[in-house]
Amino acid sequence: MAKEITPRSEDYSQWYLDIVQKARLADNSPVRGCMIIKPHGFAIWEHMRDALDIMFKETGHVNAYFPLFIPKSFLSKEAKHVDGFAQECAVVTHYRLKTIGDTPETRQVVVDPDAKLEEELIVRPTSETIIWNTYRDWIQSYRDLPILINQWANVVRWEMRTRPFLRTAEFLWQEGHTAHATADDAMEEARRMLDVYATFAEEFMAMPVIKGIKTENERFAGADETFCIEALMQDGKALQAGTSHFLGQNFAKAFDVTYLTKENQQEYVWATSWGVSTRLVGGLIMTHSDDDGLVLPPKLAPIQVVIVPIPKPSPALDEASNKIAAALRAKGIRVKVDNDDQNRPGFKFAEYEMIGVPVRLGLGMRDLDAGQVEVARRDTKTKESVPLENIDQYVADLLVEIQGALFERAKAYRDEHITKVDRWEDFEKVLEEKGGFVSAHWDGTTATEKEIKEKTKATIRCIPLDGVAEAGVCILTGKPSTQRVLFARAY
RNA sequence: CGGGGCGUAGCGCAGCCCGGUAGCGCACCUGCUUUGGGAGCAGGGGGUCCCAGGUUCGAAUCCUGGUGCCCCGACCA
Repeated sequence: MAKEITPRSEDYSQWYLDIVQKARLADNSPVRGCMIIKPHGFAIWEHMRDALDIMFKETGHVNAYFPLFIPKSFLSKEAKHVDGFAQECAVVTHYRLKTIGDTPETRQVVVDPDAKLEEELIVRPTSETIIWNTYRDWIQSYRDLPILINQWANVVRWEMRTRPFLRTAEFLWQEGHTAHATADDAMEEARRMLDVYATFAEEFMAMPVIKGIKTENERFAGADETFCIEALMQDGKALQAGTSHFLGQNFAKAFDVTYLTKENQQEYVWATSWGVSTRLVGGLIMTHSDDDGLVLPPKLAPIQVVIVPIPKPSPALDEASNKIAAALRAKGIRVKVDNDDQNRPGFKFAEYEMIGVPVRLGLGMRDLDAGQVEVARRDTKTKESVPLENIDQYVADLLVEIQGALFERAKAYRDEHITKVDRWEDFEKVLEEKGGFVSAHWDGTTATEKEIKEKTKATIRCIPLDGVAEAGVCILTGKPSTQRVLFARAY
């Protein structure tokens, strides 16, 4: 039929694009690299956002909003920061259009050359600069610290190559920006938020992650230390799913943000920033979905349970369906009763599998007469008949089970794809044939890291936080090393 | 920014080589029959053939120049 998805084994990249389109998550837009997030895709993001927002507030943060536009001069105040972002900034140069041409045929709208801005504005690629410019005015004393602010926003990075959710020119994210009196406080904050991200990824997305530290080469532009969570996709490529940065005093110095200590000394403020984006939706897709469509963990599924009357709605089936739905809703479950009488059950089954509804209840007179309902799991594609009595509790338990099963399945795959390697031939071979993370020794130099990338396309995803000290020699140079790092090809 | 591909109905495409009534499938609308894993039949509506110029009696088709998007690389969350 018209809804075929390219199998993963045939073309993983096309499979991903098919899922995005067929599960109605997003469309391409008229603007290159930008996507239209459709209701079903946006609902997933909303559930992510809501869960994260609660976690941020539980850790003491408040939300605020800073402007989309940043004076161009702000970006250049932190030298490394500008180096990192200058290449991909959208710039606003004018503030007015005008119409030229006297006839309908020749009429057109052009940029009014008289409306040139004195200082160009950049569309934020990230908000450190405008926020630290603001913090200068907000911070005088140690009593003003810490400042723990998050914002939900869109940002623009003019990427050369884009893919829906994974890398778009405009994306939605949250960015936390905190200010602290001491380096220890800031470092503790950066680590705390990394933990929040890891907890969210594993408990809500059912996506196992490895917490680690980025190498200097992979560090955020303007950070002293970048922490990250790294996930593994089904094609063996890694995905950076979130980052938390210890910014040191770099932005405080760039924007002259100081505070008076108890001892009446002027000190520069210490900073962190941390963010996750709509990229997580891409990670979610690639962690769980299959050749039949999207597979979603119940906690993030916009519809957790759908009730399909078989073969079509009828008064008796509607009454029974609504009764089940009411009982499920009373347990806080997001349930849809499919009232559509146009499409047949087979069509609906395929459709709900496509969009990733975790549990489907099929209810026909045959079931009703027997006092049971057909329960179908999206993750395992299994079906069974279950008594209608206490079906609400059964389904509630099943959703919990599915959430756990998805995580365990993803974790088993991930763990199977962390390969310890000590010889260069094996290193290349594992990357080429098996994929996944390769755990190997590295001599700690950027030069070696870059050479490995040139040879294999693999980068150091992170130095795992739970790594153990272990003497060894660098996989490429044979120089001494004290700890293994994780290499992978990445998105 | 390099390499490749494609712009024709909402979507997917054929037609182009060899110029002559704008086509097919899906979707959509109407009706009937169906209905426990993507229904069938009949009828119907919908077009700036990417844009501009050129050749021609006549251009979706040939020529020239633009332009947009997609995919693959290098660069990046």
